[in-house]
Amino acid sequence: MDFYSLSDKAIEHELGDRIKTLRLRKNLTQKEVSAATALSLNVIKSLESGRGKLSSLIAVLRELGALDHLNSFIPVPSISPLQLARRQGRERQRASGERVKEESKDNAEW
Amino acid sequence: MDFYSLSDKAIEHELGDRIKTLRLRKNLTQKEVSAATALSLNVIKSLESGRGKLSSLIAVLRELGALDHLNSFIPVPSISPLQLARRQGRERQRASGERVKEESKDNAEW
DNA sequence: ATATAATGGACTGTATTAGGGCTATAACAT
DNA sequence: ATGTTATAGCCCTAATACAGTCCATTATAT
Repeated sequence: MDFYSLSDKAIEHELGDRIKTLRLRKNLTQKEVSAATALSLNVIKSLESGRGKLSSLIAVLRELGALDHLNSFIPVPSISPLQLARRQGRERQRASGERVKEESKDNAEW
Repeated sequence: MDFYSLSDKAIEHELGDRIKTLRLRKNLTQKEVSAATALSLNVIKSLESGRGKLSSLIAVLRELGALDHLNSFIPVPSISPLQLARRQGRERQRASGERVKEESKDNAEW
């Protein structure tokens, strides 16, 4: 499946469905997951329809034994040795953005 | 890295860091991501510290070209042919929960 | 076929987040 | 070294997720 061809809402829905599938494969009720995570039943319902907070997702995935999926979900990006060499081994901490030339600041009175 | 050994908050922090790393590898500013996603600058900041909504995460990952990671994140769970056979080929739509015996309902007057 | 419970939807208060702005710090380009 | 600006942190208000409850539907076990 190619997520880029889907709308944001479609992706939310898809993720909700997968969470629900994970739960059902363990034959757990929403109520049970709610109790185990100390989240309200509403939150479990919301998650399975693709809405909610990141923290809720983490708690539920832990309960469903699927936290390892989260790890691969946003992988630590691999960097090419070439790029590393170019910046004397340091990772970027800020983006460069755009710099205003000093000249244009002198003429900036209109 | 084993996510199960981390607290929920630690995982949130870790995910935020990874999102930030993804952005910096593309040398994009939070402001640029904000403009591209039509989300406020505050939301971008929040995401990179692990807080926020799922919908925000999806929008940002799309902008960072990392939506494919989301796909592997919660994979469509694979089911064993044995389990399928046991339920005449249908997937479970609800969990079974616990059923109260009829008898205990008759004697339920105290 | 019937009874039971799981689920989705709607509703009300409360807590958290989003949006927008401002300041202080410090990374980066020069 | 210096100037510029990206970023984290705070504020405030509006929007939205949360918690708790109720109801209608229907999958599931009997």
